[in-house]
This record gives sequence, C-alpha cells and structure tokens, in this order.
Amino acid sequence: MTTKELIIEKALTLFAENGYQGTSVKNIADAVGIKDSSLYKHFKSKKEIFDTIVQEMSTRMEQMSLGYGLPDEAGMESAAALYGALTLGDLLDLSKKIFLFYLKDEFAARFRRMLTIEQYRDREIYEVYRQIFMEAGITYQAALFEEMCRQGIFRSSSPEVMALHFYAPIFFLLNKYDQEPEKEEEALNVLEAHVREFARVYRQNQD
Amino acid sequence: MTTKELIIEKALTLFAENGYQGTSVKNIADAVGIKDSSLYKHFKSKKEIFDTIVQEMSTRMEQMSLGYGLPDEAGMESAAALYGALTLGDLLDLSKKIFLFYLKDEFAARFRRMLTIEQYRDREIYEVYRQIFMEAGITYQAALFEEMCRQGIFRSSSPEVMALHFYAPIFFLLNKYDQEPEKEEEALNVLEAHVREFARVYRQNQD
DNA sequence: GTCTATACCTGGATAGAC
DNA sequence: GTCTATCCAGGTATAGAC
Repeated sequence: MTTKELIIEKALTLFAENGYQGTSVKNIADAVGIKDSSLYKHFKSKKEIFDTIVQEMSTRMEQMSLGYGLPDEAGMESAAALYGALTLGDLLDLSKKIFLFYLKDEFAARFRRMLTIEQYRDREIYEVYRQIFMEAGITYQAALFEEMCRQGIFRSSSPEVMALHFYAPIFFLLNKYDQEPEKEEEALNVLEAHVREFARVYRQNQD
Repeated sequence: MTTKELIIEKALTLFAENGYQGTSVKNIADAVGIKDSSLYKHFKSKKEIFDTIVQEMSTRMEQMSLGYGLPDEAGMESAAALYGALTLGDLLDLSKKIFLFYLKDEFAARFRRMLTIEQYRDREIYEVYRQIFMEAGITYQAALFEEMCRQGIFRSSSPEVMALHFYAPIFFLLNKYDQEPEKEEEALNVLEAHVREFARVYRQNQD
C-alpha cells in the first residue's frame, strides 16, 4: 500500500470515529507513521484528503454492491425471476449478506459513519449520503418488487411502499446495532423476523 | 429567558448545525450577544454546556412525547382501545403529528441532529440517542400493538416485528427528509402511504 | 455578570535541509 | 518524500477591572 493510500485508509478510520473537525492532520500523520508536514507532499490540504475519500469510496461502494450480488437495472427482469425462485431461506441469507455488508464491510461501515457525522456540515456530503443510503436501496428494490409483482411472484401493491417496508427496517437496524458488535446475533434475529414477516405478507406462494 | 438558558438555546442550534467540535465557545457567545469570557461565569467549560444540553433535553423530550398524546404504559389498555376506535384518518393524523414532532419541533429536531452527529464520539451520547430514538418508540409501540392484538383490533402477529414495521419507516423518512424542508409535503405523502399499507395489512376491520 | 487582556495550546500549512 | 523549524490563526480558559 502506498503512503497516499495509507493516508486515505487511516483518515477514513479517524473521520468515522471523531468526525472531520475532531481529527487533526497530526492525528492522521501519527496513524500513518510520518510527520504532519510530510503529509502535504501527498495532499495539498486536509480538505483534499476528505474530498478524495468521498470520491473514491463512492465509486468503491458502487462496485462492491454490484459484486455482492445486486444486479443492475438492465438485469432487473432476470433478477426478479431469480429472486422469485429463491426459497425463504435463500431470501434470508441474501438480506443478511446485504445487512452485514453495510454493517461490517471495512470500507462501507466506516464510510457510512463518516457521512452520518458530516451530513449536516456540508450540503454536498448530504447529497452523497442521501444518494447511497436513502435513494439507491429504495429505488433498486422498488424496481425489483414492481417486476416481481408483474410476474406474479408478489401480491400487487405499491412497489415504492413495499421497498420502504423492506429497506427501512434494515436501515433502522443498521443504525441501532452499529455500535454493538457483541449484539450482532440479536440484530440478525430481528432482521430474520422482519424478512419472514415481509415474505409472509407479500409472497404469493409461501414456502 | 435568563442568560444561562439563552446559552443552552444558542449552543444547541450551533451544535446541531456544526457539531460540538465545529462550534467554538466564541460562536456561542456571539450568538448570545456576550463575550466568550463572560460565558465562563455560567458554565465552567464548553463540555459542561454540552452535558447540560443532553441532560435537560432528555427530560424535556420525555415530557413532550407524553404531552403529544403518547400515553404511558399504565394507560396502555385504554390507549389500545382508543387507537382501535380511531378511523384510518385519525390514525394518519396521529402518525403525522408524531413524525412532524421529531422532524420540526424546535427542541426535538435540533436535539436529534446533535445526537446524530455526536453519537460516535462518545459512548454516553450514543446510549442517549439509542434510548430516545431507537428503543423508546419500538418498546412503546410493541406494547401497544400487543394490547391491540389481544383486543382483536389487529391481526395477531409478533408485536416487536409489527412495531419495527411501523416505526422504522418513520425513522427512515425522518433521516431522509431532515434537510429538505421544501419536500415536507412529499414526505407526508410517503408517510401516509406507509400508514395506509400498514393498516391494510394488520387491521381486522378496514374502514 | 460583563468587559479587556492575556496565557497557553493546538491546528493547518509552508520553507528549506537532507 | 521525509524531516525540523517556524508561522500564524484560532481555540479554551483564567485574571482582574468595572
């Protein structure tokens, strides 16, 4: 890992814990193992470090969520068929995988915390936070549920409301259990109960 | 309003906008209209101002949520009967009132933002945030739904999961529309769709 | 209880030797 | 690309006059 990458890495951790203003350039330099002045050979300001993180992590999040089995809009139709063919058990595994990605993935979790802290300070940060953690999930799932209703896998209902009912509890549990790693099992149990209930309410063929 | 109260008042606004570390003692003093040094006649440190806010707002939040028509546990049985007698329209009005309280009430909204920003910096802050915005709503509603199921107003289901399904979307919408006052109508429409769907799924007698 | 003045420190950032 | 040295602005907090 280059020094520049190491700076990004350590800065993200510190920003996620103490916020932008709560983290000094010296804190970052110490974590990296260099003097604070040396840091300015890699970035021209503290702000540039922060902006670089937001840029880079945004794209990395996109790639990762794709890699984690979330198909893109083009593949929505086949995705819907795929999800419909899933057993309840498969559906549970999938929702857990997504939940744990946002909760524990080394980049996703720190990035989410950093944006949560900084969203009120800067409008641009807020837009990124909103886009990734509010809009993206709902939009994708609404499209997916719409297709699944069309195919008769789900009972017809408003896809947007269904997406809200599916995603909001995940978002809530993410916030609730964020700082309690020892209660991960409890979190997963609640998540499972949520998905079971969701499936009970909306799936045409119970399994 | 005494100077001490005014300091709390202005500090809360600034902490909610810029965070604890993003707010200087001089910022607070300027907002109050005194010199920063004078402020130390009322509080012995910046930290003491913050702690006082957390203390005072916590109790004020309790009182207010009671005042806003959320009955205590002792009155749960009559509350359940009361909610059951409500028309769908009344249920919608009530959920909107609660949503708007957390979104716009002059104390609740600022307090929520402040805790959201500061939750990762200090374990105690996190506990307060968690208690007020995660546990309280779910616990109360789970007890209420349990009673309503017992009385046959709601279809029997896990009260905890029902509470999660009811409250999580409110929590999500609160976060989503927090910084977009111009989209309040949109937020209320989504909230309404959510409550309608919730009622459709769980209420025994549709109206 | 408010002011001015000041002490003391830490923060971000630059210059220049190696 | 790292270091030491330094600058300057701004932060928290105290002392003492009014």
